[in-house]
Amino acid sequence: MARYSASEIEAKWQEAWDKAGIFTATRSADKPKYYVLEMFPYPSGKLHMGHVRNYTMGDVIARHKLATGHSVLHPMGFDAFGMPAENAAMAIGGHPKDWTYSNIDTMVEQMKPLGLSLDWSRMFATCDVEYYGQQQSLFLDFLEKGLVYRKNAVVNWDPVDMTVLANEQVEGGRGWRSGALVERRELTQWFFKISDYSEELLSALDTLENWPAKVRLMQENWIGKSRGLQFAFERTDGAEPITVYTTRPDTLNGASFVGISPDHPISKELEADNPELAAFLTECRKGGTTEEAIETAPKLGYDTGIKVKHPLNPDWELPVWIANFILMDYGTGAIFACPAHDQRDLDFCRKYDLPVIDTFFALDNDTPVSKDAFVPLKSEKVRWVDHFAGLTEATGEDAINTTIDFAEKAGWGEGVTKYRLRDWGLSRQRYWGCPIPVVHCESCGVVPEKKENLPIELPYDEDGKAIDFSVPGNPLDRHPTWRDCACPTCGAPAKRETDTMDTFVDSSWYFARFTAPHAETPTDMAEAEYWMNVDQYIGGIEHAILHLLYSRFFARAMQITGHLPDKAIEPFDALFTQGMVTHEIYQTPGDNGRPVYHLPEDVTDGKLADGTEVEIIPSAKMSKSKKNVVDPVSIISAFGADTARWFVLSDSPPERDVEWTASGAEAAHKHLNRVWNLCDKIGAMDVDAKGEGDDDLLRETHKAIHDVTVGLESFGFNASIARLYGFTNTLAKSKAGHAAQKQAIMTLAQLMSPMTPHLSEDIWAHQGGTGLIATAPWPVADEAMLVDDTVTLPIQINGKRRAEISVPADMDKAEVEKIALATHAVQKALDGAQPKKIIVVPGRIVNVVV
RNA sequence: GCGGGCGUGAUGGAAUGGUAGACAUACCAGACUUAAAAUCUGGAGGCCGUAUGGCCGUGUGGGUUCGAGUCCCACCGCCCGCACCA
Repeated sequence: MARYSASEIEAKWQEAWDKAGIFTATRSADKPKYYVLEMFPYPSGKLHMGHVRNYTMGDVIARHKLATGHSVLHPMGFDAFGMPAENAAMAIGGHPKDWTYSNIDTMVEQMKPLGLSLDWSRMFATCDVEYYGQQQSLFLDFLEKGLVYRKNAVVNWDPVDMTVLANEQVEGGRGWRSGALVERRELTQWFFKISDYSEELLSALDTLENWPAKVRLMQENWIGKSRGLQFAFERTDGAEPITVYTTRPDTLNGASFVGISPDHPISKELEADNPELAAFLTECRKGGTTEEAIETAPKLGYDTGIKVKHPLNPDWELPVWIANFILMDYGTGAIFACPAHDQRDLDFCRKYDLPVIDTFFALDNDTPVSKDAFVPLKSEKVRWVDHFAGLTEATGEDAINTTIDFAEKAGWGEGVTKYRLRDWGLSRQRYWGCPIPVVHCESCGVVPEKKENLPIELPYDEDGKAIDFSVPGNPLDRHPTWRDCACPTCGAPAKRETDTMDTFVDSSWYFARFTAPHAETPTDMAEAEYWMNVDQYIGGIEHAILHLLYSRFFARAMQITGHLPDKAIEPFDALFTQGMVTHEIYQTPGDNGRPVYHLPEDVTDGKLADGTEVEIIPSAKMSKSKKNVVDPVSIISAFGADTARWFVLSDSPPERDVEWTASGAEAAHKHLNRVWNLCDKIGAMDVDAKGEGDDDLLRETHKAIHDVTVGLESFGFNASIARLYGFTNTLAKSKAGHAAQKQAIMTLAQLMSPMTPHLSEDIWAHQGGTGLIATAPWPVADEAMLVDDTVTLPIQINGKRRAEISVPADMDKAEVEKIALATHAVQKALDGAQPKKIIVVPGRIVNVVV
């Protein structure tokens, strides 16, 4: 056996797997199925370490399931529509489609050497017309069931990307991709009725036991359920009453004014013939929405002159103000302000000199509110000044419920439940996305395209020349002929919708498409029935809300439209969110105070090639601009895929970030080398030679099987790897005979095979294993071998470890007690006295209390 | 502001309430070598001691327990998510 050459054996075994077709997913009547999925990548054109870590984790699970007799589905595809392709076309010319497919080719080339157990026959990209054509078909079905609708709405407009963004895609007032300050515009747009499913999406979170609690909580907060009172204020001028929503109805007696949003219908009505107000509203709408802007934004108000009557006292009149901090999107867009018990209201009232009325005090304090509003926890008991429902002392919670009952009985209000979740706007004014299959006809209006006319394909060029991406805006709008079509209803000449779908639509059902990627319909129910749900989904925490919430909605919508079975209503049985791969950042001072970054390969022992010392910044997410990127391709060519796979799984728990270090990668490689040499050594042993400790090695082998398997089945990959290091050390020191050592190395190869599949295959072959290790049955630990005959028990005196004894594992407590008492340390501590108490935990510990 | 998480050697990190620091990196010593690398062997939480050994030790302070890194309370620090949501 020669030296360990990763490049040689990796290519060899990848070919062998390919030839044997062992990763092709096939339905089987007699095997349990297992569907493992990693969040598919955007084809940026470059594989990064984050991908390697993500796919390796999925691969470890897929390979382990294959070896434990499952029928495994482990597919890969590309989330291929989106802005970067169009941006690239704008920046460097060319066509988004060419750019995207060339990137996909490159990434597949980079992925294949990793030796992932993927069923490549199922691969697709969301920009394949076979895929987005089916998506258009889904859209039409959703439309028919009322799951999609069109409305005029104030939307988030990204002025850089020149497109609309969903609320979920606005982060801190900026576009999630462009980072541009989002503006507000009123446009007619398509929306998914996700808000109809607020309660359903919320309550079903409880069934997702194998999702991280953090993700469930984030979704819960995002859906934002609240209970409160809704009621109307009568206007003194007799016009339409103003409906408000409040979660603190118990503070109604502290009402100071009624506030409405700058986007409230009344604001808009008044704006028409009031230039001063119009200017004020413009100012409000422009207001930046960055965190700093919100924190420091002054409370702005405008007195409309309108007066309303307090529902409990018709003589009590409240002024109606337009206030910049009231959102039209939440509740009714109108509130009553209680400055004594809300800081925001208080700030506003102090500024505009409106009354502040205390409605309750702390039990031990009756100081009127001055600078800070008194906002106790809802569970805290407080004392009411004069509560209309007759309360004197009660918690906020009780007071709220009492008030809602009171209002409902009196007939002036009702308890309602509100959600923060709003409908998902899906229209995007872009070229590189799935065209929305509807037609605008002058006589028939907006008409869905006929299914037989699908797919509505994106035009590749116009009049034989590539579409022009050099000007901003939507190229579909500018295309000379693409919009022209016949009205599906009346046949008259009509125009296509030029908006395309949000790319999050593409990723909301790809997992279902993988079960039948070539079907003539969006899914094949028989295949979906067999393969769904995804048993294990793995991806980044950054998709905790957007992608995962949308997918949950889509699964419901697809179930309603007959594209998924009932059981797939929650499509991901288990979710795992993995951490990032990080690296130190190396920098030297540059001109005008800006640091100059250096690539890891240019730095040795903290110095550049010319001897300049670099400053080392602690580990951070790998990013091109900080130059702290390690390219998987160069790692694979230097050490091999097995080393990269082994290293990204070792050291850190999978859910946490792992720091890439050159020494760590080298250590991983050294270890694989060591295992290879061990295999070599055992192969050269005298077959008949007797050794010592065969039984001990066998025992250790079974313990390793047990521990490593437990780790693999519970996302304890780092623990499994640590255990494998330990077992390798044991084997290396063993003096056992050939048979025992051979069994140990073959088992070691099997236990390592999900992580280092190529090396494992090679060892298996060298030791004369049957068939491929990838499909060899996973070893099973013999329970009897896991228990030692004798155990070492620590002896504690008053909880401090003082001695240890070695006793047979099955010795009864009384015997153990006797031996423990006889130890020198215990005798010394007792000094002739009787112990107060002795605790014997069998197989664990003995504690003597003196 | 609201919600959640985390604080363990020089470093990444292990530890169903039961011997804290597994495993690995970095480090130190030794073997092999002319030498280095590679490889192999060994050491190592801190303090005291030649040593048997002793004391201290999981952010800080308290509590529960025979026994606490782990459970409870308060505080300090860091990280993440949401946020003018009525």
